[in-house]
Amino acid sequence: MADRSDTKNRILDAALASFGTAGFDGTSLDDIAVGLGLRKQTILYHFVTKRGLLNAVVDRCAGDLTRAMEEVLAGEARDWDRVEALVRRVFRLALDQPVLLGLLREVSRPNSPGAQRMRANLDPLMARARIWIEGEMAVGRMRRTDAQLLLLSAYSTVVGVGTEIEVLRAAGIEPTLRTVVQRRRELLGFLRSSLDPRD
Amino acid sequence: MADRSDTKNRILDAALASFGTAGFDGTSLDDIAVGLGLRKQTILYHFVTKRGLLNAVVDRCAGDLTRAMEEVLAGEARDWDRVEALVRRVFRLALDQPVLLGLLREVSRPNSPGAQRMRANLDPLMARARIWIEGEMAVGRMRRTDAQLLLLSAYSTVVGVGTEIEVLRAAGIEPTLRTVVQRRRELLGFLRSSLDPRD
DNA sequence: CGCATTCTCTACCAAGTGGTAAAGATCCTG
DNA sequence: CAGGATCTTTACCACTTGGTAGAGAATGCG
Repeated sequence: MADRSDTKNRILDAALASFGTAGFDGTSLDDIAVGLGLRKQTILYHFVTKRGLLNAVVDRCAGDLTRAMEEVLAGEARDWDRVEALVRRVFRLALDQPVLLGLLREVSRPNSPGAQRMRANLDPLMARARIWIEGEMAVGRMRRTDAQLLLLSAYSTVVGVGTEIEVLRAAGIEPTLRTVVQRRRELLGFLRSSLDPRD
Repeated sequence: MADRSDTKNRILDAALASFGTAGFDGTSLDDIAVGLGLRKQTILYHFVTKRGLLNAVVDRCAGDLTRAMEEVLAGEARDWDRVEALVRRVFRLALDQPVLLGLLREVSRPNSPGAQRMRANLDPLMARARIWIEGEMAVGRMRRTDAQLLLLSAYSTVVGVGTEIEVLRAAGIEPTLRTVVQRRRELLGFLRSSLDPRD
């Protein structure tokens, strides 16, 4: 039955879009269902509860993010080049899939349902990154600094890109690639000034 | 009856805190009322509808923000010093009243009720700032660039500070002044590189 | 075919939502 | 004290919400 994963994915797509724009509380299962031409009970069949749907959406997004970064980590870029490659990869993902930024911002809110799960999902990735960076520091290929703080700042910068895009759009400015590229440059500048020993 | 403005302000305080953390949709009038030890009908008496309450909250916050900036504009700082003074003043406001950042982020969301009203409230301030900057550009005291884009980027950076603080807190790091100061330094650096002709 | 699995549907419900109507309080003023 | 204005309350309502129960389709397999 090829329909199964198809319906499930269609629901996930719609839920991601709605959670990211209207928020979790601002989304009703009926809204999603009607938008897809089915009944909300179908959604509950696949995900049991609304919270379960959110969890599935969070898991998928965290998976996308993790996969994108694994891709770079499996590549041949090293040292500072690897940092730059990671940033570029994440920004590319954000541009390809803007709704992802909306969800990230939603779950970055205090008291947000999903926040804990997203964090749990990204924890291994963060820990891995931190260990790598600290290793590089230890051998002098990166300058010494608080690795975790650095990573979280980078994370919130990426999330902020989503906010900025929406702010611009609300002000009637259709965001161009330029504004995003600028943010990326700033983030790279921040990371370079924190990490690059050649600086 | 001195109670009137008092009760009203207490409701506004509680609503600001709740809208900023749980979001508009995630807040029920009952929640607010119970937290204040009164009935939700009291809230509705003062603000007629939930939406009216949001509007009042947005208006007050926009007023705080505007007043803070007027304060600087009435001061004696000029040229680049004025830009720096404005940034410092806004960051100080954000530190004094962190809940304000929560609301700003809430209304910076697409489809957010209140987004339009916040924008309408801040529009005059933004227009005034743009005109001033463009004037400075015209006489060569600032470098030429897209003033509105600059302002909106600065705005979203400030909003991003709120997100970052919450991300850090969620990760178990109690945000220190240091992280906020760093963001301020970055924003000033961005503005300087965009505007300062001495650069 | 018969049967079981997988999926989607209709029907319904308990709880919570924002909001209305109106009765009391509390206070100021003539 | 009487009466009006301001404020807070109780009682109630229409509606939406997430969720349950169970009946039908559709598909795969013996």
